[in-house]
Amino acid sequence: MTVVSKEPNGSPRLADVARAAGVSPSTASRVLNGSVRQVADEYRERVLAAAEQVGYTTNLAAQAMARGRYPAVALVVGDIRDQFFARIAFGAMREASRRGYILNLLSTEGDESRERDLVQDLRRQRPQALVLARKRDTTARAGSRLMEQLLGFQRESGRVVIVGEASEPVLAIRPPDFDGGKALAGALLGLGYRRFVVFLADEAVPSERDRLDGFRVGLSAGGVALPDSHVYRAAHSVTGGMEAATAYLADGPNAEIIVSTEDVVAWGAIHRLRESGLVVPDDIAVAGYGHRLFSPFGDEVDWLTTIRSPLEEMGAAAVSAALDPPASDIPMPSPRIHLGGSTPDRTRFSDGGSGCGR
Amino acid sequence: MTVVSKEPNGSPRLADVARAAGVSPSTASRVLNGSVRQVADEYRERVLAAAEQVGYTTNLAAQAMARGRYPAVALVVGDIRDQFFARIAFGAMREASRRGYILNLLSTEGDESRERDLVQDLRRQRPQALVLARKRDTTARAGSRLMEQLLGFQRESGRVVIVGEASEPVLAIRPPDFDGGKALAGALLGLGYRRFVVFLADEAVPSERDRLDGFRVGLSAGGVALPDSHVYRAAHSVTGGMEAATAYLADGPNAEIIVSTEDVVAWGAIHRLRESGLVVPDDIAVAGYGHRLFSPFGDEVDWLTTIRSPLEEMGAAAVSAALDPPASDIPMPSPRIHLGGSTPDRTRFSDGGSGCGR
DNA sequence: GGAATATGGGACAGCGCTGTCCCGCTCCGG
DNA sequence: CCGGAGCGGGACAGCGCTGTCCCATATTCC
Repeated sequence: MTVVSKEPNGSPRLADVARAAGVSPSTASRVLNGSVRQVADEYRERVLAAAEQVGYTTNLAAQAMARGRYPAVALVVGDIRDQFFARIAFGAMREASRRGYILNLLSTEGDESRERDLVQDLRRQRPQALVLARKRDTTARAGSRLMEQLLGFQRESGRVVIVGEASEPVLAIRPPDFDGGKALAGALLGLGYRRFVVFLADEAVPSERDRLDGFRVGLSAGGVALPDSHVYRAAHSVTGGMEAATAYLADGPNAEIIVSTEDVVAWGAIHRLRESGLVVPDDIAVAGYGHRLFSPFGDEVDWLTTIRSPLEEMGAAAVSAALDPPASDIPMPSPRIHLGGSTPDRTRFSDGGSGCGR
Repeated sequence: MTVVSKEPNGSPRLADVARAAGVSPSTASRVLNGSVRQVADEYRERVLAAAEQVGYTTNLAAQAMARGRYPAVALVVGDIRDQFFARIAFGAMREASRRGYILNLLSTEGDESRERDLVQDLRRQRPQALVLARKRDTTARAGSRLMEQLLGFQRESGRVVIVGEASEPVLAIRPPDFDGGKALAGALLGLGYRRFVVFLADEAVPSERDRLDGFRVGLSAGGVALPDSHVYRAAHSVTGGMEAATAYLADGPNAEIIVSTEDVVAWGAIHRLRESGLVVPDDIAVAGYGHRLFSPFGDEVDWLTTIRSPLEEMGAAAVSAALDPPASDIPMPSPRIHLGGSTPDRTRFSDGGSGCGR
C-alpha cells in the first residue's frame, strides 16, 4: 500500500486517485463526479477501485468553485424546537436530499428580526435557493434591509420562497388553514353537531384567523351560524386552553362541542373541563387543529379529533419551487382530518368515549 | 454608478471591490475577511465603502479552499421533529453560530442505518467536526462501515462527538438521566411520598433504564425500596401511558404516586386515571420525566412535575468539545427538577390541586 | 482504400480567495 | 547624515476541481 499525499487537512485528493489509477485527473473526475463524457470501462473500474482504496471523497468546496455553484439550499426557521418549524424543516430536508442538495438550516431562535442577519450570513455560502419559514409576516420588524437582502439574493444567486406570511414580492406558500377549517366544519356537521364554540388561539397569527374563517364558512354552508360571542380568545398554550375553558364555563355551557384552533389549547380545555366534573366527550366534545402536539411517533393523539396541516409537504414544496420555478400554482395537499374519540358521532347511538383509552 | 463585473452566478467578487476602492485584492481581503496584517485607515475605509456599494459578500467556498478549512460542523440527528433531537440541534446551532461556524444538519429520518451514508455525504463538505445524536447505540445496525467512516473522518478532518449511546471509540456525551432519576426520587421523598409506582417507557432505551436506576438509588437513599412488581412497562406514547394505567388499576391501586420515565406516558396515565374516576393529584399524584412534551413556549407543562434534561446544553457541549478538545471531562449541568401541581406536598395540609388550572 | 467522422484520454487554464514574499517608504538612533 | 528596522501595499502562486480544447486512435462510408 503506497503512501498517498493528502489535502492539507488530510483527505486524499482527486489527483491522488488519478495517480493510483494511472489515469489523468480529468478521467478520474469524469468517473467520480460525473460528466457528459464517456469513460471506457477499463479506466472506469481502475478509477473506482483506486478511489475506494485511498478513501476518496469529493471536496465540495473545490467542486463548487470549479462548477460555479454550490448544491445547497438554505432554510431559515423560527425555533427548530417548535413542531411547526420542525415539520417544515423535515420535509425540506427530505426533498433537498432527494435532489442531491445540502440543506443549510438556520434558526432565528425566536428573534425574528435576526432573519436579516441570517440571510446575509447564508448568502456567503452561495446556496442555490433560500426558503424562509415563518408564522407571521416579519417585514415590519426585520425592516427593509431584509427585503434588500432577499432581492439581492434573487438577483445574484437564486430564488427565494417564503413558507407562511410574506409581504415581500417573492413566492409564498401559505398553509391551507382556511380549507382545513372548512373541512373540519363539514366533518363535524356530518357527525351531527350543531352548537359550536371556538377557542381561537393567538389571534394575531393569520393562520389562526384563517382556520376560524374557514370554519365559519364551512358551518354556514351547512346553515349554521357562529356568532362572535361563541369565539373565545386563548393564549397559545395548555394554560391558555384551561383559561378559555374557565371563561366558557363561567358563561354557562350550552355548546355540544368546543373547537380549538390549536391542539395544545384543546388539550388544556379538556383538562379544565374534566376538572370541573364534565365528561368529555359525553357532556361536551372537543376538537383541535394541528396534529402536532406530540412527537411524530404513531398513534399518540389518535383520541383527539384534529386537522393535520401538511407541513412536511409544504417544506418539500418550498424547496421544489425554489429549485425549479413552478410554471403555475403549487398544488398543496389538503389538510387531513383525523376523527378521534373526542368527537363521537351524534347521529348514532353512542357508547360514550369510544376509541378512547385503547 | 459603474457596472461591476460579477461571479458567474452574479455576486460581486473581491476583485470588484478592490477595483472600486482602487486597491489590490490583497488589501481588500485583509480588510474584509480578516488577517494578521494592518491596513491603513484611509484604505480600510475606502474598501469598506466599496464593499458596501457593490454589495460584496465573501464566497465561502473560495475562502474555504484558499484557507484549507471550511468553518462548519455537521450534526446528524434522528428525526428532527422529535423534541429530543430538536433541542439538541437547537443548542448545537446556537453554539456553532456563536463561534462563527455553520451548522450542517442531517436527519436519518428514523432509519438509523442511514447514519453511515449521511456521514459519508457530510464528509464531502469537509466540516471541522462531526456530532452524532442518538437515542440508542446504532453500531449493531449501521455496522462497521459507520465506524470506518467515523475513524476516517477523525483521521483526516476533525473530531467526532456522539451525544447519547456509543460503542465507537469516540468522545460521547451521555444525558444525566441517572442523576435526574435520583434527584426526582429525592424531591418526591421530600414532599412526603412513600409508596411509588414507576411507568417505564421503552425499556430498550438506555436513558430510560438510567432514569429508573437513578430513581431506585434515590429512593433507597431515603430508605424506600421499589420492588420490580411496582414497575410497569409502557410503550413510549400517550396510548402507552393509558395502557399502563389500565394495567395498574387492574392490579388494585395502592400507590401514592405514579412516576413515569416519559412525560407523554405520564400524560396518558393522567388521562386514563381521570377517566376511571380518580382525582389527580388528590387520589393519586403523577410525575413525568423529560419536560419536552410540548413546544418550548413558556408555562405549558407547569402543572406536571417533571425533570428537564439539559438537551440544549448537551448539543452545545458537543459542538464545543468537537471544536476544541476538552482537557478533561465535560461538565454537564444537572437536570432541573420542575415541581408542579401534579405532585402536591404531602407534608402539609393540602388544598387539593393547587397550581392546577390557573 | 482513403477520407471523414466518432470516441475518449490528457493538458491546461481558471473558479475566488489567501498566505507568502517582495519592495518602497518612513522613522529612528548613533 | 546614514544604516537598519518597521510598516504596509501589491504581486503571485496555488488551494482541488472541472470544462474546454487538442489530439491519437478506432470506426464508418463511399
